[in-house]
Order: sequence, then structure tokens, then C-alpha cells
Amino acid sequence: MEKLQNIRIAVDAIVFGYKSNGLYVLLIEQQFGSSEKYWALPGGLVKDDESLNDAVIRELHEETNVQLTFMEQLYTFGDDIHRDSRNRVISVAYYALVDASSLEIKASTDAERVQWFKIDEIPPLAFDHNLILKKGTERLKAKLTYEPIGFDLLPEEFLFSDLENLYCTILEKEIERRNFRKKILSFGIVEETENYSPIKTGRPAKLFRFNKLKYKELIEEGIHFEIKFA
Amino acid sequence: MEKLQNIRIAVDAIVFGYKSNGLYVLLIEQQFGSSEKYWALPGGLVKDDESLNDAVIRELHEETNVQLTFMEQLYTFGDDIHRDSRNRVISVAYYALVDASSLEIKASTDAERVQWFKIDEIPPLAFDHNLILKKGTERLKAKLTYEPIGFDLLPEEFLFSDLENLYCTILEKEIERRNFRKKILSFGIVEETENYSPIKTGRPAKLFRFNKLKYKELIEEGIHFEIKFA
DNA sequence: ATAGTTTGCGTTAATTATACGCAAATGTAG
DNA sequence: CTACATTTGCGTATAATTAACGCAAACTAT
Repeated sequence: MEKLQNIRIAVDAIVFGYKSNGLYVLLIEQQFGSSEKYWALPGGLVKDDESLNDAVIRELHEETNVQLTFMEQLYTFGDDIHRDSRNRVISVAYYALVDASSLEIKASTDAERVQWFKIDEIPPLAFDHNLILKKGTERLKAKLTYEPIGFDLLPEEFLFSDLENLYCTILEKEIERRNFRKKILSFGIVEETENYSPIKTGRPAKLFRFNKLKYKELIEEGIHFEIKFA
Repeated sequence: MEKLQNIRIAVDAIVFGYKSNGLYVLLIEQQFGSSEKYWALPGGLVKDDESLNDAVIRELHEETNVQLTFMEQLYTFGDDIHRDSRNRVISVAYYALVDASSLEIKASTDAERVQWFKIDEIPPLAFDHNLILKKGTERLKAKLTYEPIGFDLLPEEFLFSDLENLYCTILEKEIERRNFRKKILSFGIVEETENYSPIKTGRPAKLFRFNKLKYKELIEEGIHFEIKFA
């Protein structure tokens, strides 16, 4: 007769948002026991009849109110047996992107407070969530260079300088503005709209849009999206 | 009062091996119920007090006898609630590499038979293991192009033509022999030994060795290993 | 000896990346 | 109204890398 496992399984999500001054992460404040409060990644236990994916979506909906533009499994954290001091919990971590420019977040009953934190100003988090976040940030950086997910952090229509700044700030690298533009345009996945930015400084700038369909077509044909820097 | 979860957690491992005529995977034959036998990836339930990593190592040791040269977490399969028809089981899949040229495998009590299968001759597997294997193969292909893990499939000392063939067969691409050699050597992570191959056809060939230490040094300095093909 | 095979080193042309130059189109300060 | 600061958008010269191929060296088998 097989002895039943005593391991719990949870999901946690890193929600990334970009604003012009940096990369942000959504954290919630949770109460532990009677007094201790900790900031933590949104997440919770998986239900018996629910897919991992659904579990993440449910937890995010319960605790925040974000409209995801991208989500992907990150890693499963189960090597540290005591990552949760109360029970053995294995966490399947996800990371997601949102357009933070058009976003309201809510604080529901589950989580007392929900707040954006700048990626380089993260407080000590519950469990091993700092570790999860580190891994997530590395993955985001890596992915940004070989898949066009930067657009998922921006509004539908955006300035080239926004895109450029996004790459600069997330990858922490300098970029040559003119070569960057040439490269992105050469892929043929970004098209200009007839709209102009309302910003009133310098030469008026066209707004651009990412053509996801076109990108998928080109992938079929075998193009290789890559943004490298010195 | 919190209701306990009724979800089991397992690990499964894809063990890749390379022989001169192709890429292979290690499968075990398992008995289900009274009559049905299925080939499956080695794996099993995680123990309460055991890390995920240890669980994989233990299962592989119990069921096979392989000496791993590389192992990494692949993906966690938990979206199909009925992937195991008996219970809800979430599987954390790993993939590993071995030098198959110097390898004996055993069949222990757990698994009746253990066998290498060529990657394009895989039978229908238990659970969703065909899906896991597909994802693992894609990951191996991708990783091969941006990290020097091909060496983990070869013996300590190898011929350049072996390395070249490995890349050709796994990535299913043609490569230009002379440019490939130049590229690999230009990274400075492969050094020639004073030994020669015992093969008695054509010009005698030097044996080469991968310098892992040197690779790590160069990574620190920021080199970017990449093998691309048309 | 001669043919067949694989290795090892090289050269050249094509492509891609890098580093800039500079005019256009606005707002703003004087 | 003019000069200036600012940001956009397009271009060009040069360096670096990649792709395509030539060919001799060093062996074995016949």
C-alpha cells in the first residue's frame, strides 16, 4: 500500500510592468499568523480540479486586477524543502507582462495591499520569493533579446523612443538609437500608424504598432529575431 | 479550516545519449495493472523530505545506471488534469545528458526493461510522456545553439568530426565543416590533445577536449557562445 | 604506385554590425 | 521674429563577421 504524499503544490506569479522610469513588479502584502506582514508574489495553492495555468489566472484575478498580455511558466521551486516553514510546498512559478500604462490594480480581501515595486527597490519577500524574482528577471532579460516580448509591456501604439528606452532600462545597456531603429524596422514586424505622439518636445514622432500576425508569419518562414548589444 | 489537496507530485527525466548514427533517449518498460505494458520516461513520485533534484537522481539510479554529465529542469506538466488517469499527478520534468559511448545500463526491479530508443523511433509512451519528450527535444536543440552542452554527449576526448556530426544530426541541418571548425576553435574553449584517433581511415585526426573551466572564465568576460546555421 | 578518404589550413566575396553625420520639425527663450 | 535646444528620421563609410570554396597533407586499401 502506497503512503500518500504530504506535499502541497502552489503557483506564484511575477507580473512585470514597465513605466518610463523603470521596470516594476506587482507585489501583495500578506499577513502571517497574528502580526507579521510580508510582501510576496501573488499566488496560492492549486485546486484539485484546476490546471496550473487556471490557478495562476485565478490567483491573479483574486488578488489583483491586471490584464495580462503575456504569461509563461518560469521554473518550479522545490529543491529547498523548507522554503515554506510551515509545510512542504512546491511552487510552480510563472511570469507575466502587462501594459502598466493603462492599468488600475485593486486590493481585494485576500491581499491587504497591492503595489508596484521598482525592480531595484524590492523589499525582503516572503518564502523564497526574492529568489524566484531573481530568476524571473534574468529570464525576462534573456527573452527580450530573442523574442519580441517588449511590445507586451507597451501600449498598442508607442514611440520608437519608448521601445528603445524599454530595452535600455531592462537590459541595462546603452543602445545606438539609429541602429536600433534600423534593426527593428528591418524585421518588418513593426508598422507605423498615422498617429502622432502628443508629446510637445522636439520633432513630432509617429506612433508605431507591433504586428503580431506578421511576426508569426515570419517565424514560419524562419526569421530569427534577435536584439544584441555590445 | 483548510481542505488538504489531493494532488501528487512526480518527477520524470529525459536522458539523452548520442551515438554516431543518431540521438537516443532512455526509456523503461513499466507494467500497469495486470497486463498492460508501456514504455515510459524514468521517474516517479517525490518523497516528502527529498528535493526535486534528489528525486530525479534517485529515480534514475533505481531504474537505470547512468552517469549524468548534465541535468536541468525542463518544464512542469500540470495543465492536463487527467494526464494520469488514476490520480491527479503533476510532473516536474527534467532532461539530462550522458556520454552514451561508455555506458552500461541496468534493468532493476522497478523497471523490467531499460532501453535506448532512437529519437525518431519512439513508441507511444505512458501518460503524456510523448509530449514531455517533444518539449525536451526542442529544448535540447535550442540549448545546443547557445550553450556548449554538446560536449556532454561526447567522451572526454573526441574528434572534430564527431562534434560536427553531433550538431548535424541533432539539429537536422547541414554544416560547412571548415567554418564550423574555425568557429568552435575561435571561442577558445576546445583544446587539442596529443592523442590521435584510432580510426584507420583517411588522415589521422587529433583528439580534442572541451575546457569547461576556460568556458566559465570566458563567460565571466562576456563572450557569447552561439552556433548558427543557414 | 594509385585511388579513395578524411583532416587541417587557407582565401575571397557577401553580408551584417558599428559608428557616426546631418537635415527636418517642433517648442521655447529672448 | 529669430536663434537655440531637442528629438526624430534617414543616410553613409568603415569594421567585423559569415558563408562558400580551394587544396595539400596524411593516412589505408588495392
